[in-house]
Amino acid sequence: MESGEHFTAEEIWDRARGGLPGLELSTVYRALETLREAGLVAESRLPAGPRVFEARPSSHPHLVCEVCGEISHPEGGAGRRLLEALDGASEGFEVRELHVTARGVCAGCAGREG
Amino acid sequence: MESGEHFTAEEIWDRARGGLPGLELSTVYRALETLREAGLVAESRLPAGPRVFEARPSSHPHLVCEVCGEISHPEGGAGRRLLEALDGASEGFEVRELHVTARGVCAGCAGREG
DNA sequence: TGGTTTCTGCTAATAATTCGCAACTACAGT
DNA sequence: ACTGTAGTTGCGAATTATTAGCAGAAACCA
Repeated sequence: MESGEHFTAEEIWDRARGGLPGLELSTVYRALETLREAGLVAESRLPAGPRVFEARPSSHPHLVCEVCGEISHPEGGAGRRLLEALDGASEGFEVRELHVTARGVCAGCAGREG
Repeated sequence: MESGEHFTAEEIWDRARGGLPGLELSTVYRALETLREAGLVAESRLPAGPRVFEARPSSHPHLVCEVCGEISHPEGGAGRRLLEALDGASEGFEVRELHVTARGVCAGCAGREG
């Protein structure tokens, strides 16, 4: 998970069973929950499909390409700027966790499709 | 739904059955899907629980209070500013739909809890 | 080494959503 | 009005994603 990629619980399960045959999916869910509580993994609910997990500590935006399904992260301090933009608008609301997901078309697919 | 409130499919079902006894939940889901395609309702996946639907045309941020569960919208052009903040950071990615959900504590609950 | 806690596999349950199909309705053309 | 076609609904069942319960195994600790 340190690659920065996103995985569903089932994908993690598939990979992990390579080295741990007999590993159960529920165990993966339990481990992910523990890691999440410890702040070692972040989870996101994308517009559709199962949750995805990644080894990043803080909430940050996700860009989901409608064409290829690739999930990417905007560069730089986008997360921080979004948080600021939201903070300014939501007076009184104390934001603890920010989930930002944009659906659209990534640069690669836009070029390929025209 | 024109109140601007958020409803789960089941809540809509409960209400609608008042006037339409025998209405099925699957019919509600089907209707919501049709309305969503037509751009008449927007749906959001909150950090937990079922999807919520509302009679708003465009994607806009949601603030979910961890204490009382209330869902609110930040005022003014927060949605637009968020989109701008994101656009600046995600070069090449064409954003078509933006989902923003913040978990935190609303002004009311913050005051009550201290 | 014995006792306690934690973790895991396994199975089953739950929650949310979708699917398949047959009956029903709306409706357009004749 | 009559008939064929398309769209909609009720109903039940299937799927998908996730969680819970429990008993045995493993890890830890005095």
